[in-house]
Amino acid sequence: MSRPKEFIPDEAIEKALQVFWHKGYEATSMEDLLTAMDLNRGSLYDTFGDKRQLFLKVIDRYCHGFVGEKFSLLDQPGPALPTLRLFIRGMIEGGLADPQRRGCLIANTVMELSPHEKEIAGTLRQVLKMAEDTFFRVLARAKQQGELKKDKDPRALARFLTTMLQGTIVMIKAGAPADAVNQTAETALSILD
Amino acid sequence: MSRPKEFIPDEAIEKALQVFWHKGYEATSMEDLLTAMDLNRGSLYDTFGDKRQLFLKVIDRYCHGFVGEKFSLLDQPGPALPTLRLFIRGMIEGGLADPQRRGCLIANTVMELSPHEKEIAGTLRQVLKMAEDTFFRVLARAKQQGELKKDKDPRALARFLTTMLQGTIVMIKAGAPADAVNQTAETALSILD
DNA sequence: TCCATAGTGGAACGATCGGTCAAGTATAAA
DNA sequence: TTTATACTTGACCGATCGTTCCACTATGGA
Repeated sequence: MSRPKEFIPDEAIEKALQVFWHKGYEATSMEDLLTAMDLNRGSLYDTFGDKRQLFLKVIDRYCHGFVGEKFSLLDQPGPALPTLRLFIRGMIEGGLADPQRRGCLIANTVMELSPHEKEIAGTLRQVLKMAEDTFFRVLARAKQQGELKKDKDPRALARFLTTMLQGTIVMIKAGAPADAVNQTAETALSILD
Repeated sequence: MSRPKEFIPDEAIEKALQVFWHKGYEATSMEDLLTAMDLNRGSLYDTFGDKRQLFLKVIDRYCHGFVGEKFSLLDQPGPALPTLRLFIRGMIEGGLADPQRRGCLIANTVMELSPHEKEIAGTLRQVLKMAEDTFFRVLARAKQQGELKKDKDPRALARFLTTMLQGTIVMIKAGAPADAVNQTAETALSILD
């Protein structure tokens, strides 16, 4: 072994995540990252590779940490539909509570990079599919448990909720009033009745 | 008078629109614009100002031309709800038909610039409000004409449709399969029944 | 025909971009 | 204590960014 790092890679990634989340990929400069992560160029390039590789690590962290953690709540046994409603409301409440209205890093990145970055686009598509599939499981369970009417289509509803969530993020970033966003969420959720 | 322009400003703006729509604001360089618009630096700066001013003109053109034109169809007399359904399906069909999946310039710009460009953000918020208000008018008319059930709330539904459209744009840019997007649109429209 | 006007074309600006590199330094193992 | 290893630091790279500026050219009116 040799001289140990003076920073904790995980914490540095987290700092980078905050910057990318706030400013987007292109608008974030290496200078921004160096400042926020509080390390020097050499350390950054040696440890994380170039800007693009760092961003991939950030995306990975965001998906597995931030998002995956919350979505895993949906797969727990118990009443399905109330949990789903709480989840949706919680996500939106969280988005509205952010004073910077940064929205969701996944949606932000889809909009900024998907047309030109096929690899990243593929990753993001998988994440959105994962979200849809999680919604599908909880809806199928709700149907099985008699919480959801028999004529409802879990797959269609799962897709609907995924799309709805993305739309809400756009509206939040556009600066829509909180009460309008909440009303829209309730309107969307009414489709589960 | 003096020497006339060798280009048509309106056509040049249209070319710039295509580039910004495809690549976004930051990722579009003046070089890209000069090439696409087929004019030289001097002419561009003299006629349209700097990059930001040009972008504002592009946004304006997109809103009044592209979007305003289509939304104006909703205010015509006659059956309201079928027209609204056709409109929504048409918008989504159009988005799916674009091989580049560029989505909507307004949504793209909201996601890229809203947090940092307050002036542009304000403009875009107005445009989204205009969309919501147009949906509201057609829904209120539908209710008045007995096409929409009495217990439906036109304002809530208008907001819902606006949000839904934005979400669909995200999914289209994310590369979602056409049939999934269409199914989601039908699920969303079923809320009008 | 001549001139004022304005468009054209391209060189050049400073700033910033992402990325590289080598010299210096601190650490753990031998 | 020595040595191999790898982190730190900051100067520096070429490329590209948006923008300015000026010599040149073409046009319509006097």
